[in-house]
Amino acid sequence: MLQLAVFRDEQERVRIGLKKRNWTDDAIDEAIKKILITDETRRTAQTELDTTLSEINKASKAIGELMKSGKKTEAENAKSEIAAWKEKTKTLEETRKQAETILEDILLVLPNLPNERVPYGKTPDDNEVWQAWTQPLPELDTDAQPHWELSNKYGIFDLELGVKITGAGFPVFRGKGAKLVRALIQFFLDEAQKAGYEEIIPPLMVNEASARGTGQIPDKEGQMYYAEKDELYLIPTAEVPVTNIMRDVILNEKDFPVKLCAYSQCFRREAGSYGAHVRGLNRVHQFDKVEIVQFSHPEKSYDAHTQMINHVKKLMQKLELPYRILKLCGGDMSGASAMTYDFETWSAAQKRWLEVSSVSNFETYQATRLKCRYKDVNGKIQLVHTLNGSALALPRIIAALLENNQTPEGIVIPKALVKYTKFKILN
RNA sequence: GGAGAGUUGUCCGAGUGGUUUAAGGAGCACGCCUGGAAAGUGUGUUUACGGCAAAACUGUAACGAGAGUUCGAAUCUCUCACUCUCCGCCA
Repeated sequence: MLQLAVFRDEQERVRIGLKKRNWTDDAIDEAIKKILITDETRRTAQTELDTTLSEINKASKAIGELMKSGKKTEAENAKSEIAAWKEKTKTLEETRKQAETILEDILLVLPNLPNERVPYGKTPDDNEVWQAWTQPLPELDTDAQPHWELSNKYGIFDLELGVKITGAGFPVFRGKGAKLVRALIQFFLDEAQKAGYEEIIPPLMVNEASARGTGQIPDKEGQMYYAEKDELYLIPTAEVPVTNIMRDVILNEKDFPVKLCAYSQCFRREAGSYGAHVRGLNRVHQFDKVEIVQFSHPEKSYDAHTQMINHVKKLMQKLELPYRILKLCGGDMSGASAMTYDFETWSAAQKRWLEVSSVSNFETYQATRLKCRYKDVNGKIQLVHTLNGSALALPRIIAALLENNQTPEGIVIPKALVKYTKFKILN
């Protein structure tokens, strides 16, 4: 959520930002105008309400004293005078509430303002390839198989079994496949720990306040599984519970940087996606992911962002997977983000890039809704910057590992991972 | 799931309708005192939203959350959440 003050003091920045989100000038003008007018209404009502309440408070105190000294008639008279004021507070409160609701409705749907370095663009095609690995992409024989066929061959995961137990998109990993999953999780967590992240094991279900805190509600409510009876959401990413650790928290400057990581299973309804692009592990409803999260001093947040990108890059290199890093354009970034880099890995048999990580700086957008702030050296309360990234999401990493490393003898496990799998070849 | 008791500031804790402007204590911060420290002593010690160009200052709100009664609510009523104790169930 953007802060109101931005619309009062930094309209030029709002204009540029929303333009990057492909808003028309008219739409931008309308939004700004509506916000400013509504805010004015709200403030006027607030001021008047406060004055009226102040009068009532004074009068009530006077009545108290009259009652005490036994002047009952005078007290009764004073009471009747208050009635008019009370009517007034009701109207004013209504006005204020209405204005607040309108403001919140507008602010909740307004996307974050992209950072100045974010390129203009409308679709994924407009994303900039920012960095790519320098070696040639692996070339496979013509009889190379996609990962779902390799899986059948070696018994790595079973989607049909998942259908029987649960439904489509719930893979069942078995044997060495299950070990591979566990090895990757352990590897990612160890690397995160080396990079100074504190490990969290969060709840996999969250309440509405938490879902709202990170912006899943109202933007992506349809993406989450919901347990109606208990009013709890299954998390689509560990970002949700972990970021909410700092909801309604005021940090001190010396607490920075706060670096947390968490492994969790993630649940996504992925409503409306079908077709060849979702075969195998390309898109599933339940998957494993290690997430890294940082709460940063505003002046340091882009350093932290770089640090997180380098961390993910290192993971890709250790796994010996081809990757490229995209700087997302304004039109393709998620609404909450101010700047996002996506990591994609090359899936050699499918011959396409698969997204495996998304590293974002949300600046103050999440912090505003979360009310996550810090006290600066002057004792002033300021909003923190929040960042997060996948480090990493497993399914597509597994897809790429299987496809790229297939040999007649089996799937070759990258050196860095053997320590965890305890086997060098999966066959 | 059933029954009972609770939830007050950074912490402990008083407070059952009207100087509560939330007592008192502890902690913390800054002074004073001291050769230095302890003890003593003084002051300060939440946040949100308004007013003011801004600060100083000032208004309003918040005693688990929300609604209600009342001229006036930490205090009374209702709903919900959470904590503790006992019973039941249980990896």
